[in-house]
Amino acid sequence: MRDLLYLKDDQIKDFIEQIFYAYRETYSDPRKILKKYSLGTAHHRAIHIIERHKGITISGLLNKLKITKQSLNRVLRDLIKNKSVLIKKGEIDSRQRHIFLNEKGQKLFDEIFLEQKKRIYNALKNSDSDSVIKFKNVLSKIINE
Amino acid sequence: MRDLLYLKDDQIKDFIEQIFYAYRETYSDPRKILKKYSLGTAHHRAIHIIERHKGITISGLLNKLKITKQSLNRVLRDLIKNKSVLIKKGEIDSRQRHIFLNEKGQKLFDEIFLEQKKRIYNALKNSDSDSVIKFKNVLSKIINE
DNA sequence: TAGATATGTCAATATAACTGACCCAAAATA
DNA sequence: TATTTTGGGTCAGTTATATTGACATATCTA
Repeated sequence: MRDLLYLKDDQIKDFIEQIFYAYRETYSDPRKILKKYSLGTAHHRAIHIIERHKGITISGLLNKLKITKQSLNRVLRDLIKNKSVLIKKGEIDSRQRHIFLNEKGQKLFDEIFLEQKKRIYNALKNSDSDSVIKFKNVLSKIINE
Repeated sequence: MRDLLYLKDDQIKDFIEQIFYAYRETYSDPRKILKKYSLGTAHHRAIHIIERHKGITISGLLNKLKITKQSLNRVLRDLIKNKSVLIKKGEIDSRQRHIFLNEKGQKLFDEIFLEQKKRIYNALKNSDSDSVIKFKNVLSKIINE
């Protein structure tokens, strides 16, 4: 039987620490921009998911963010007031709401992303494509465990 | 020139989303245990770093957690009251404080880790060692960008 | 029509962070 | 030695983000 060196506790502890740093750094980069618009990371996470899943419903967004609807409500209220987000009634099921970024919201996302992208871009450009694929795979496994 | 498919914006956006999920899931697993001891994720992150960097100073811990000393103070106060953490004056520089987990703190860490470990362990055991090495490398590059 | 579902909202509270202003003791340095 | 810097502690107030719990409304489904 092979010795799974990389499954040793110390290695796993390192990963847990590194995942925290990676998340924190990745999401702290665009804070200055968010502040300019009086928004926080909670708004950022919502905007990001809405951009990646255009027309997502409220419950879809809740499932991704894993927060309560009361929390999401505050965030969406701000984004609607801000005119970054547009809500459309469902055509098939009119109880549902479909959430979109409008033009202003898309511009805001682009500005945030341009800043946030740098860190990831630079990390990936200094990695070979095999590393990137494997990084993605392990990350997916962690999420879907 | 090779086409860096994996550097396309959509791919980078996916990574940003995945890093959020990975962090959130990894740190939400041990919430039940923390609650049992009336602690939160802020305490958990501190305990984790103290365990990995035994004898770390206050400023060392501040640099890793990237929070204000007022915030750290609350966390440490709870952990000291809880008798999980031990503070020793520096021998060389007596202004410094060195932070350790005592026996109770180590037991608490072990209990938390046993729970938190599962997700990472299962993800890694279903990956080959090359994937794990490359995952680690890309993660490091993201952090040190 | 009865129940389930999707969403919205009020109110109170918890957690974790922040800013800003001070303080002390010890170390480093001019 | 006198002065400045560093490491750490603390008080007070505020902000950001989340929670629990209760309840309301419209719409869909069986």
